[in-house]
Amino acid sequence: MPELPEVETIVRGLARRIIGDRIDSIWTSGKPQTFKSSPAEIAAMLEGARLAAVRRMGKHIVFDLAAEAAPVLGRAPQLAQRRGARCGSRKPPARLTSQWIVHLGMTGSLLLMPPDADVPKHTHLVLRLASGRELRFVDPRRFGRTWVVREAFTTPGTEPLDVKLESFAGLFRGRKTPIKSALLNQKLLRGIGNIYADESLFRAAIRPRRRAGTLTRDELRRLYKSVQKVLIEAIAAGGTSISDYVDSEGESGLFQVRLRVYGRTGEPCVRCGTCLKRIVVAGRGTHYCPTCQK
DNA sequence: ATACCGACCTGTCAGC
DNA sequence: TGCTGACAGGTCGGTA
Repeated sequence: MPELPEVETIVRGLARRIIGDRIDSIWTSGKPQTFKSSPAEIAAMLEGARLAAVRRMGKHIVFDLAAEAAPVLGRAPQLAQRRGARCGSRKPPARLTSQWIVHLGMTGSLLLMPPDADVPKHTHLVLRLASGRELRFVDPRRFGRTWVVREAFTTPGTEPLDVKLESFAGLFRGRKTPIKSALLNQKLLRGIGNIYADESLFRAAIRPRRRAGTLTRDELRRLYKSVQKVLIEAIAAGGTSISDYVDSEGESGLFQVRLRVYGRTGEPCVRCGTCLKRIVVAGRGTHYCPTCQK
């Protein structure tokens, strides 16, 4: 379901609600495709671990797991203990990094619920927390994935909200692929998906099929500004709410982002009134204004 | 190396 | 009412 702004919204919601909580036990569905680590491995890493931090990396959700501390519910990780350990010995105690990774795919959601709440169809992973709540990973279409790692997780690609204009422009130099495909390529920029690719190209007045390497300096600058503006606005609005989007409490996004081209095939362009078109680029439905976008 | 395309899944909706 | 086909926010692996 989610692109960068939706994942960011979910992560912020989770950070407020579950950091410091401990995982008492877990349950996994029998669907092997969903799990990139074996359910046994996931259970071994998660059960008894404390959720120390959660952050977004592209469209991935990354949870830091802390194995050693006794949980203090609803509080931040205990800094005093760590400080003590650092002073006590020159070398900090060797501690394996362990992280729990979730990618929501097209239709995945993470729901924090009371344990007596109905367990929806297509629930694949349930974490029973010491606070008495459950964190559930639900994903009807099963394009989502979850797994655990022992080293610091990382992905290729640059965060579109951190990248500088020069690096941004460099990503597209010499590429013959359509600019829309390049925007969707997570090895270049991580986090942009179909909706925000279309919206960014509309605001930058660039046709989705333009070869990436043919964009002028000015077009690259416009695209850079548009991408960041679109993402920032969407995050401020709490993500775009389409059919099955829900945040970590199961609420629909309250503030629907006003989309200007995505899903508006046949409607008049907000800028010039021309009938918006739908084509297929990189196998994805692509929406644009044939007059405004060159 | 790069780029396209089908495959992976289930659900929903339009049209007949 | 019920069937069929198109389409859906993503990624991967095979092929050209």
